[in-house]
Amino acid sequence: MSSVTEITNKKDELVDALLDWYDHHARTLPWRISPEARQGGISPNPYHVWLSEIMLQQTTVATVKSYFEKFITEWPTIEKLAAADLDEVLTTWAGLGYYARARNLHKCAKQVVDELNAEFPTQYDELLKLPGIGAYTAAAITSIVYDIPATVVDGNVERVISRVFNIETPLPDSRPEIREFAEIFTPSHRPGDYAQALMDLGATVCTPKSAKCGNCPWQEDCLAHELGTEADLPVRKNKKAKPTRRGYAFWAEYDGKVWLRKRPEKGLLGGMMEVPSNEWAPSNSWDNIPTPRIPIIANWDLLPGVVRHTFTHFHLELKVVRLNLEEMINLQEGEWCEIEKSNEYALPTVMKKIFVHVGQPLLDL
DNA sequence: AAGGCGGGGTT
DNA sequence: AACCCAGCCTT
Repeated sequence: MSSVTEITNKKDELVDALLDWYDHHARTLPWRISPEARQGGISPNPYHVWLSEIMLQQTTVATVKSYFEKFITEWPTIEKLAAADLDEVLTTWAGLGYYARARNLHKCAKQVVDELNAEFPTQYDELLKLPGIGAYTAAAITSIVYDIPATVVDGNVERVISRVFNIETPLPDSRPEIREFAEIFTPSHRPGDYAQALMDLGATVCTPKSAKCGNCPWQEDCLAHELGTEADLPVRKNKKAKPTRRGYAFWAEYDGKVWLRKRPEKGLLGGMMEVPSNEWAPSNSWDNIPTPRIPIIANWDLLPGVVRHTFTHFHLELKVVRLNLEEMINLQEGEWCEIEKSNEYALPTVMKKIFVHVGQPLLDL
């Protein structure tokens, strides 16, 4: 039988086993250098690691890959990114979500270029001061880029540690305890590879569902595996149900152009373009939603069907009103945008769904 | 301390 | 449908 003390006493052995596993199973990722290259004295590109880490916040590797490639193709260096317009950055980020990340990314790039001679700080505390870089990302850059020991705790690490030590306290209350154990393990030798190894283990072996314990280098020392509780860990506090909001969007098209407007810089989809709509009102049914006030005098049709989209904390249903203009009358704020160039606008996914709903094909970038 | 903040893959 | 993801920021 294992115990917490026995596991922590074996930490050096466990770290070695994980690094050995990583040497044989490390995934090849566009922003990553191989364990061999690193041990040959090569360091990863700080710009690449930073960019990838911002994109990977609450986002899977599979989703991030193509966006990462688009960014480094369009902006090969942090100087180029800093020189870009925010609207261009948001356009290239469109579809990746959590758009404050893109705004902070651009702000951080300008700050590093203008104030730090285009070089990222090597120290955790200095990285933490930069916009969009929190405890996780600062530790990730410190360890992965500079191979300086820093304790990386992300969702993967939370899961692995919760299982190894059979922590039954629900998240997020268990975070301090998880961090304590994670800090005990953080090695001074190969801290960068260790951090990536632990996250890779969580992403590919110690998965949320159907963990592949047979492939795990820590199988024999994992309390959850010994107790058979791995499928139940980590425990999370219950989440609130998502309400539904409903509203009407107005598709005003004339001569191949559609009227779009930019959303406020802060808040939901901040700084992104949108098809104008009325209020998204919380409601259990369309019966409670008043018939929309049409923004301009024009013939209009209510298109059949509903555009559905789910955000972090609510479901959205939009009905689309098509305005049949007889001349190119401006609505209120906004601009006429060429529909065929929809990929040149910062359109979030819900707005792309509206394009599809009205029968407009979307062009890929 | 709690809640806002996207979107997609997996089960 | 629910869950979760290489979290951060604001209030």
